[in-house]
Amino acid sequence: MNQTLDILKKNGLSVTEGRREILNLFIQSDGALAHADIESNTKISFDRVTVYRTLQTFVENGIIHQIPTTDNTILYALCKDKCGAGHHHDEHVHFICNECEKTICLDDVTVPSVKFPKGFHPLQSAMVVKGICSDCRKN
Amino acid sequence: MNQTLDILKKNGLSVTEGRREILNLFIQSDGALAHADIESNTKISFDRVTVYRTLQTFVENGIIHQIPTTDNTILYALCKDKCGAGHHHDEHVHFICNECEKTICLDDVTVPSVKFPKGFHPLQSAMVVKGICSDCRKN
DNA sequence: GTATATTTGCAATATTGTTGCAAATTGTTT
DNA sequence: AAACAATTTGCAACAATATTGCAAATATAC
Ligand SMILES: [Mn+2]
Ligand SMILES: [Mn+2]
Ligand SMILES: [Zn+2]
Ligand SMILES: [Zn+2]
Repeated sequence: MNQTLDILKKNGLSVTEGRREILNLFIQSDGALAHADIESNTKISFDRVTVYRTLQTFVENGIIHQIPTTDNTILYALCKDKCGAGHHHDEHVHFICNECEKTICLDDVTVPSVKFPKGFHPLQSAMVVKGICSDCRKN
Repeated sequence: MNQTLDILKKNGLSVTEGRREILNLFIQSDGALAHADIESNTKISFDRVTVYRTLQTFVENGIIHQIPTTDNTILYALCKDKCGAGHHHDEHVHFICNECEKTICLDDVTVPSVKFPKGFHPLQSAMVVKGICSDCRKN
């Protein structure tokens, strides 16, 4: 059984062509994807609405997580196993390369905890770092 | 001379009614503002285009900075003095309250530095934390 | 294979963002 | 303070992005 099918079934989602293709895109991609990337990179072309709904379903089920950006865009990337419906635990650092424009999940770099002023009760942290990625550094 | 005028002049921007009102909104507001907040909270109503252009000008001049979000929105908040045209230094933590929905600049909480894998060259960091703010904790 | 539940695409609508250009406003010069 | 030059604004037209209801298509359960 392949990974895509595996993930969908594990989450009790019915297996449709759209979900298979879109999830595949994420598995194959080395960086995060925006809605637009998905619309333009699927072989079969799905309705824009289907893409929205599929992304939403995937987020709700802990299959992908969102990465905040500063350009009226949301980026999405695969979660690791520990996430599930209503339970995201993607507290790793995200790196946006100014050169190749890719956004990479640094799964092994944990968002450090910080000390908050009295009364603040943190629940989820996100960290996004811009710079030059290791690939672009070499070239 | 009031603060609003002061900031505009310091940056060599001509003083117009729109810029004055919008900058005032930021100075008076206790949280970050989205484009929509600005459009609906100015007494005089400015054209949507003017708001876009004003925000852009303010960002370019280091008067306000952007805060990334995960909902196809950009939040804006006042910079401290050290920022200028092409030079942002807003590496503080941003706190989004799940209760009151406000986004607050924790100007005194610096984004901690993290150790990156070999080859990654970080330039700018942003950190956004969701949780319960101190005001909402009390009530 | 049929029944039931879920998902999809379409269409209509709403919201958000961009561009060119003429009119209005601002800062500068006399 | 009037005239000038430079900048900013609003409008209009357009483009891109997002949301909703609903009927047809598809997927799973039986
Ligand atoms: Mn990630
Ligand atoms: Mn801030
Ligand atoms: Zn790169
Ligand atoms: Zn709050």
